[in-house]
Amino acid sequence: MKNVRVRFAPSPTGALHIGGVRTALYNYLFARQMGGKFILRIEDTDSQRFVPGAEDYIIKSLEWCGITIDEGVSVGGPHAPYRQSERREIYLKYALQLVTDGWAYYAFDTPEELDAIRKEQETAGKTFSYNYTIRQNLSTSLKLSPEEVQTRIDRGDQWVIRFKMPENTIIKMNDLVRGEVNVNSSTLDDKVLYKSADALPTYHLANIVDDKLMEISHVIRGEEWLPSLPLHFMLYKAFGWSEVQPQFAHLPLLLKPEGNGKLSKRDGDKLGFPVFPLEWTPQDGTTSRGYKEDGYLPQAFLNMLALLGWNPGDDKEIMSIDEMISLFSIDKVSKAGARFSPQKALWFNEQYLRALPNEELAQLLDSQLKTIQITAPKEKVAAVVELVRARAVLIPDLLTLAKFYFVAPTQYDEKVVQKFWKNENPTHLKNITLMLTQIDDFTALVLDKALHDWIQERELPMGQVMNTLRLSIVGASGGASLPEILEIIGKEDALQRMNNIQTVLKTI
RNA sequence: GGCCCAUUCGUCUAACGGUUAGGACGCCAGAUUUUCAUUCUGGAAAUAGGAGUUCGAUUCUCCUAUGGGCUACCA
Repeated sequence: MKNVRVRFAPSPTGALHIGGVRTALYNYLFARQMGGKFILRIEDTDSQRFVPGAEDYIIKSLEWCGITIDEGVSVGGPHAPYRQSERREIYLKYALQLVTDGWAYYAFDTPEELDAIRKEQETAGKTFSYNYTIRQNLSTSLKLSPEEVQTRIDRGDQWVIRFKMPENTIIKMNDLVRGEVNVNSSTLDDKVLYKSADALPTYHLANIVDDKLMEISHVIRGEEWLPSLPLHFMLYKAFGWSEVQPQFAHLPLLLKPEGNGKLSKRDGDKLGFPVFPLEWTPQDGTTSRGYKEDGYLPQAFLNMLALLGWNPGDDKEIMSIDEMISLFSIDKVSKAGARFSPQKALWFNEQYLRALPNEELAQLLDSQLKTIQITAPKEKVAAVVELVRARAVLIPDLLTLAKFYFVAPTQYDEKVVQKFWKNENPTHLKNITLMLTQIDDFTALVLDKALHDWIQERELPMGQVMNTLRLSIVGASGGASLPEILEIIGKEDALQRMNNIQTVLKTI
């Protein structure tokens, strides 16, 4: 096989969403596995929809994911520039060549004229298609005389170059995930290849020309491109590049978690999960959440995405990026769209978070603590993390779960108060406070025995008493075993908390 | 409407044409526990429907249904 060169070619019209990240990931995995190159090309041929900051966002997102770019806008390379707007002078030549060779033609219809025809046809119950049935009758270089065409161009009339899609020929295509696909060219229309208005090509032309020039070996992209594959095949043929054209793989789409249709930004807002890798604030100032900011680990995020539309062929689910690189295979990519599951995303993160060594977790907790102005000794943070790690799903959970180890509760969970702060429980707590005052060896083992003995000697209900104690220390139910908590916060703090609750809740 | 793609538990998915149709998420139950989790054990849950081909179809073919994508001088 020739050298593998794949590209991720987003258009900077907004934030990259997780479907795009997955496409980038599959390209990346494939490139790494084959020892090939992963190229980032920016397809900004639509000057109307260009969004400032989008390109930077895309690069930052890939960076966070750990998807490294071999060639592209941010790093350069032998085929620079990698931004299509900076390659604009390349494309006209190719468009013109197609006209010369009879594969394309000039069209002078204005968008307004076309709209009018479209509407007219629609009301007549027909669907308008700019194709072989009509191109001779519209203002095209097929109808107009060469002189007329020339004068129109010279005079500055706006024109486009359209591909002259042949009539009634079967276009046979091959897709790495879908196998053979055939389409009759009569069902296709004459797509615009180049527009004089902004002197830019459309996606189709730029894409084919750049893939050829950049020696792309495999085009791995979303299924939404499958309908334009026949055009792309024809374009390669028209240029005489069929022999060297890339192989294609069209990936199944990412679908909404519930309801119909493909995943969109709105779903995230509505169902409460991020659709973007990083937080994104467009011009209108409405910020959308990102996986990074929500507290996902990039490896977990990638692992989760990788399995949406691909699997290694066995039951393996947790895979490092290196494992994915060696296991990835285009023929194991599934054909049907995959519904995105926010719940499974959480599960992946949970797995990755818990697999982290204690020191790393402690570091994460430490930086979380700093955000609320708490600095604590390393040993204490490490000890707390040990107790808290089995309960955390997202990084910020660490702080939520661990906070009470560092600061005494100032308020008490109402439900828990109602359940335990009654009857003799406050009195028992008072007595336990006295008992604990006597203990100097304030360690979990000693405390555990002392507490159990004390409760059993008095034949008191274990749950009632322990949970009342817990309420005073934690401010709620939940958390690690009480003796361990007590040991970590220490005698002084513990006794203070036990006294504190008496004054705060006295009135009840 | 037209064209294209797809269809296995609720979801992600596995299964040389021969399996009690497997795993994971989620859900339910039980065990453990002073609480919440963790952990462990168990459970419910699927081949869209109909025709063929075949000794035998989740697997191959066709039809139907359903879902998805595209149908711009967007990508």
